[in-house]
Amino acid sequence: MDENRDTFPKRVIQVVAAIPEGKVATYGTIARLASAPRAARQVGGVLYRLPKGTKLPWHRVVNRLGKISLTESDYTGQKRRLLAEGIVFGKDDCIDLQQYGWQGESF
DNA sequence: AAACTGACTGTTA
DNA sequence: GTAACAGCCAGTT
Repeated sequence: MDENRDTFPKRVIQVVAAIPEGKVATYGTIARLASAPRAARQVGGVLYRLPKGTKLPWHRVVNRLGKISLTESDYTGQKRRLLAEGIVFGKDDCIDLQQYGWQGESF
């Protein structure tokens, strides 16, 4: 069967699923780990159309500023999940990537 | 098949 | 220091 080909969404899902709890990754990092270092935007595109009952910790994905890129509604929901994992938000609702930023398993 | 969209990022004004 | 523009690549219509 041929449905196991490495599609971008699948790779993104794998990478996001590998983010350790209590850590966050940026779109750029995920894109890089997904063999598409310039496709940070598409990472968001994939997450945007994630199935409803996904197990994916998509809430651990933030932009390079360490902030949630979502609009107000989803923003609150994601922030709440992150707080539940012990992630601390700074003054400007920004996460300290130096501390929580996940760079991947290799390099 | 072509055109538009977008949960980003880096550079320039 | 903040604001705006362009580049980027894959999904959706």
